[in-house]
Amino acid sequence: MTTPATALLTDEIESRLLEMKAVLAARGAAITPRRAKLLEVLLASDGHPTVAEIHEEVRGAFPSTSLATIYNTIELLKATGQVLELEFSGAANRYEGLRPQPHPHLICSLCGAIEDVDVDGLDDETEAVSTSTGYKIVSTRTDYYGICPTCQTAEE
Amino acid sequence: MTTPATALLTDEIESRLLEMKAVLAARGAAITPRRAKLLEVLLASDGHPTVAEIHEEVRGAFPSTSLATIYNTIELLKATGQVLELEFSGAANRYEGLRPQPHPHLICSLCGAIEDVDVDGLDDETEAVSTSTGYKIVSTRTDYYGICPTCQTAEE
DNA sequence: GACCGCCTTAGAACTGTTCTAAAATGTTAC
DNA sequence: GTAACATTTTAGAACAGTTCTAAGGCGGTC
Repeated sequence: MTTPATALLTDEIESRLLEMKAVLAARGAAITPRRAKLLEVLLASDGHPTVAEIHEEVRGAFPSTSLATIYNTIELLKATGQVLELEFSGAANRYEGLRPQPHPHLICSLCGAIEDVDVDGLDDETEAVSTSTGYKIVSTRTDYYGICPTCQTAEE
Repeated sequence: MTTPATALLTDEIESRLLEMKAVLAARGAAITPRRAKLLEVLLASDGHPTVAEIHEEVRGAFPSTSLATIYNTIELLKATGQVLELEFSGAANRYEGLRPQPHPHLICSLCGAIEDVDVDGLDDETEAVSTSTGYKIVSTRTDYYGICPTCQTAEE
């Protein structure tokens, strides 16, 4: 649940990066330099970056990159299940490449931090909802909104 | 879990309506005719209406009502915890007045239906997340996306 | 080296929401 | 009843994030 050491993270990112490229290639999509950079930015970003943030970073390497390219590539990733999209109505959506399967998030209402959180028994719950309602459940979204420890101490 | 009979629903709506008006009055807000109508529309709507849908209905009674009035009044309701806002990034937000406390929803990806669903143990889960992460949790959001029974049969 | 398809760009268009200034309405004190 | 004031409402402009469009660029294939 705590953040892994950097070395571990790097390994995880590395293998995930290869996996993502493989999936894209398998679908016949080119791994252009911009796209490769985008994948790296998406995975290396410590949090859950927005399109604008990704755009900014990719422009560091390829200054002429347009916003549309970021949106297009994200679309491609979504279509292949390679990215988890966290939609927000009042603010920009956020994206997560390391763990593209739906999972709960903790969101600090004060500083805006977004963290992954593991919750036991979610799959069982989803199963129960499915059988009791007859819905064929395809995806879930769970957010916990609150105040993170840092902001709590800062508040005093 | 099934829909209550109309008579019951009407009673529930009636008492909730009084409660909402009381809360608004207690805060010093006027219960103008438009606002009263909006509350009725919000509560009587079988589903989870959008601002545009509420606007349309309120205009039935007060044709000159502007969109801003709906947004303003919803804002007032939010500020007093009288309405649950379901935010959607690609589409209009939806509102629920009968049960303003956060609770899970089932959303059909095909027909767009949104239903309340009861799930056991959510409070315990929230509590567990709070103690394990140190967050002071203020609100939650849980959506199950899938295909409703009607759309499943229609698909065949 | 010509052709073809994918990739990318720049900017316009779109949607839902928020903001702004002014007009309307309601409330209170006298 | 009326003057003064606060609240509510209106119409439309402004705004942010996302999607669309048309045109140009690039890379592979024969």
